[in-house]
Amino acid sequence: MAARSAREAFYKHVAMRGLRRTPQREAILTEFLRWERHCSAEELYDALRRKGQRVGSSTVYRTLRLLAECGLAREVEFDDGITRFEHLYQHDHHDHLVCLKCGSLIEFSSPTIERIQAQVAAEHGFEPKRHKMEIYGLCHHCR
Amino acid sequence: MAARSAREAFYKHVAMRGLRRTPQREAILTEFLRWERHCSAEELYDALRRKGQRVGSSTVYRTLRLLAECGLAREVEFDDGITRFEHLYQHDHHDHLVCLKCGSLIEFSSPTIERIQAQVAAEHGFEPKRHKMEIYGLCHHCR
DNA sequence: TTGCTTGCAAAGCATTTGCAGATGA
DNA sequence: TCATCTGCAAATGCTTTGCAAGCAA
Repeated sequence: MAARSAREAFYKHVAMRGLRRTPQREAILTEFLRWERHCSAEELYDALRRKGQRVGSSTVYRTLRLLAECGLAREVEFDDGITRFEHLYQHDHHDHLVCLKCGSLIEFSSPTIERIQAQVAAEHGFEPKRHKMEIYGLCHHCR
Repeated sequence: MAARSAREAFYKHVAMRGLRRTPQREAILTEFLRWERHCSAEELYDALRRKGQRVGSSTVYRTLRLLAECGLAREVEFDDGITRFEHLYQHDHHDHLVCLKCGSLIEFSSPTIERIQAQVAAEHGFEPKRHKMEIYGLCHHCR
């Protein structure tokens, strides 16, 4: 399944850059892949500690950045000042609905948004690389 | 012009909440209204100090928050961890193109985006309040 | 051996807050 | 008068960095 090839892609990147395979990176990668959706460095760190893994929080931050650099993870920032990461390996681009009350996240994707991106960018002589869209409101539980 | 009524709206709000009119708030409001587009608390603070105004940075932060509360300003956050504010008084909602190289910002608005917001939200039983869209890429100068 | 890694503690940064003195209404 | 304001310094909270010891290759 995907977890295996994501792991391979990571170590390929690691090897190519002359970096090393370590138990900490292994543990963090495993935990990250197990995670359902978005997670912050702190959440990952706490989860690892709870499982008895001995990793430092700096290593979690560093490894998450490494994952983003090799294209396995994407940084997402909502309006709360916390950087979260989500899987990117074989995942399609998507945007988010953010509940203002309970903080829950729903992913969505819309081809129309991609079209708008191209169109708006063209109108302004802009070369689009990526976009980000968030809709803030109330989820169906909180309404 | 708009500056006068924005000022009136601000002091109306200030009076209604039992707050006071002070030289610092006056100076910060004036500088903010003079600002072309987005500005951070630090930029505003520096500009005021350069002009010889004696205001503390906490007051700038506090006043900017006040402006946002009374609907004159809107907080915007891009991916650099700095909170910026932009005029909201008699300005239409818009989204942003952000240049990854020089950091320049272009505003745009698209009725299609508003339509997507409504549609996507409806599909997920979500009640939309506001949205945020940013397209990151290269501006025509930096391409 | 060699230089990448790690964990800790300290540093960084933007922002917020506590507080005593100042001040607008 | 008196509650709101202000500026300062200290505190926050997330994240990064310096460094000496540890470890993969």
